[in-house]
Amino acid sequence: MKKNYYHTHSCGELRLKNVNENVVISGWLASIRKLGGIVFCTVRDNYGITQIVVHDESLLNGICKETVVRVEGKVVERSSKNPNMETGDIEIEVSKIDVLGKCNPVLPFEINDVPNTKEELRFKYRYLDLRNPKTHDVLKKRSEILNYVRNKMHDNQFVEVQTPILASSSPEGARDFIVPTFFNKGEFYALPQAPQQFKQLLMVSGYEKYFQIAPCFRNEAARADRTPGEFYQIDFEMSFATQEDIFEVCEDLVCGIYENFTNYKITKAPFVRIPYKEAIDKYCSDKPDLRNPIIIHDVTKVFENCEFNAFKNKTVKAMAVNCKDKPRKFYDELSTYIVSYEGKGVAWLKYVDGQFTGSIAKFLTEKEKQDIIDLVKVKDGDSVFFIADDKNKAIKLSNFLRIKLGEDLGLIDENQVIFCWIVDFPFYEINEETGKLDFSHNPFSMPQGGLKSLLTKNPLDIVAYQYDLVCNGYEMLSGGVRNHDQETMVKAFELVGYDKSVVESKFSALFNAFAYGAPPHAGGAIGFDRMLMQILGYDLVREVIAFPLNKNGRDLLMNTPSAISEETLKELGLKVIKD
RNA sequence: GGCUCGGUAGUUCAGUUGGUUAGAACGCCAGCCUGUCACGCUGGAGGUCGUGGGUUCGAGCCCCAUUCGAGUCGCCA
Repeated sequence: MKKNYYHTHSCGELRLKNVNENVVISGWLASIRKLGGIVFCTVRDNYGITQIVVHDESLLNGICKETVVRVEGKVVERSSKNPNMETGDIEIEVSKIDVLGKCNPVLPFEINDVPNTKEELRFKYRYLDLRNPKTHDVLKKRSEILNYVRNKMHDNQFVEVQTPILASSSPEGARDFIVPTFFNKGEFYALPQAPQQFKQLLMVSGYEKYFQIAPCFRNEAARADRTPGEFYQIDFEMSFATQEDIFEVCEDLVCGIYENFTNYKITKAPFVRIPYKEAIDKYCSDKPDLRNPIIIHDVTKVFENCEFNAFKNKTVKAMAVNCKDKPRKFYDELSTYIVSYEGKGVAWLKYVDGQFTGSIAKFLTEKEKQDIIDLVKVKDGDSVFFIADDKNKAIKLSNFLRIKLGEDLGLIDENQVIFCWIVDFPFYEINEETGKLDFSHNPFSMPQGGLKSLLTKNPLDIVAYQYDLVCNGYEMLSGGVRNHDQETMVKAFELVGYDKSVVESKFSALFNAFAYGAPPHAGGAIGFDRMLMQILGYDLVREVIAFPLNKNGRDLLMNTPSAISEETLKELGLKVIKD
């Protein structure tokens, strides 16, 4: 702490060794306790909290909590120490108090250690909310972790490059944020959804290893784990690198972060690799929470010729889990839950002492029962849950049911973090709306087998060098080995019905660059806000952002977004149409 | 855009079947209190029950509309 008029020490550093020193501290009055003839206050700053003792109550005239004060006094040993306070052995005997910043005595909410106020109000007064020691520390921790990431990346020879914010509209993915200007009327910038093309161009420029703590913008709706509008990614790309090289770098970075900044039990590198298809088969999800031990099994075949209408001609998924202590109500509530996602409900069986009972037991033949035991690996005492629907819906609902069972039965170890790589994503899929072939994930990624696969294989059998890092059910990172070959790119787009001219115009920069010597390259991006949310143990990503937007994309503090004047609109050549 | 939940004092909430003057805790204000640290004690102020309609002798409570917030589905390659 640099000494100046405002302080000789911070509010977090005075100890017994400072007794008898004359000191000055400045900060916010966190509490005032008047005992009559003696007053105890605490003063809080960025670094901690220190008690001051005032014998002349008049020094505090007109001063209320959260006033910013400058305090002069002498450090003394306390007669009654507070072991819960880092500075609890001492206090400052005050000789002078100056008000540096007045405060309204009635606050919108109390500044407690843990916020106890509805989010709406906290974010409207975010500057007060961030005084709460717990919220305050979040941004400090965010800064420390960013610093760790930067150092780690620099240690590994990554070059940090800042790519444009005012960029061009991306033809793929989410909706763009559009930015008009007065000097090019009728034309618009788009805020980047990711620095994808720029970083690939940097590979063509020979930077070999690039990274950026990159702001990304997506004009899409919010969720608890997804901010609307903007978020940050640890974006990186490497030339002359294979998928395994990327995994190694990421595992090192991610393990380092979790080991240094959390107390979670984490999985050690190398993380398990799960092919996409296997993930869908076993977990009905491409982002499975592996802390949840439940495995899903496909039992469609068992019921191919069954008499039970609900299962007839349906995809049927089943999972077994021990919940024999649960009452009938538990099963009914699961069904209600699935119905709330437009499912038909949950069928279930109990298997006790070699006998099936439950909602559908009477419909099953002995062979069907035995097949279920074998396929679903049913153990005595288990209950078996069934989802029957068309294929995609059965998968979706089974995923929900697996998650719900895991939570309700307490199968999730909250102190554990399990990472896995989901690999071999399909390159193409059939678009449900159009019925036509479409890219399933990322048109920039390299199909495994390259051009030869595109020429010879059934497109739906082609998998891409495309991967996600998944952690406790969250997608933490997404990336791929990129397609850096013009001919392969043209062919890849041709299969979904775009001819060469479309590729040339849609991705002209990248496409042209690949004509001038592009190295093979691969990379990815870690969702930084989401990772931080998990590291700090929050369920809401807004908690780890300094000034978050609410779910409707509004900033209640700054009153953003807001209308602009007719004059400005005219200058930009815009007309607002209200519906 | 759909569905679910919510909006009552500065804050967090309670409010029975529709029935007198809408309550509690914390905070605020005043007084008392010399070792508190969630200080304690006594007293006080503080409310357009989100907004607008409706039903009713009577609405915080019932009905309709609307608005704001949260969760979720769609969406987010």
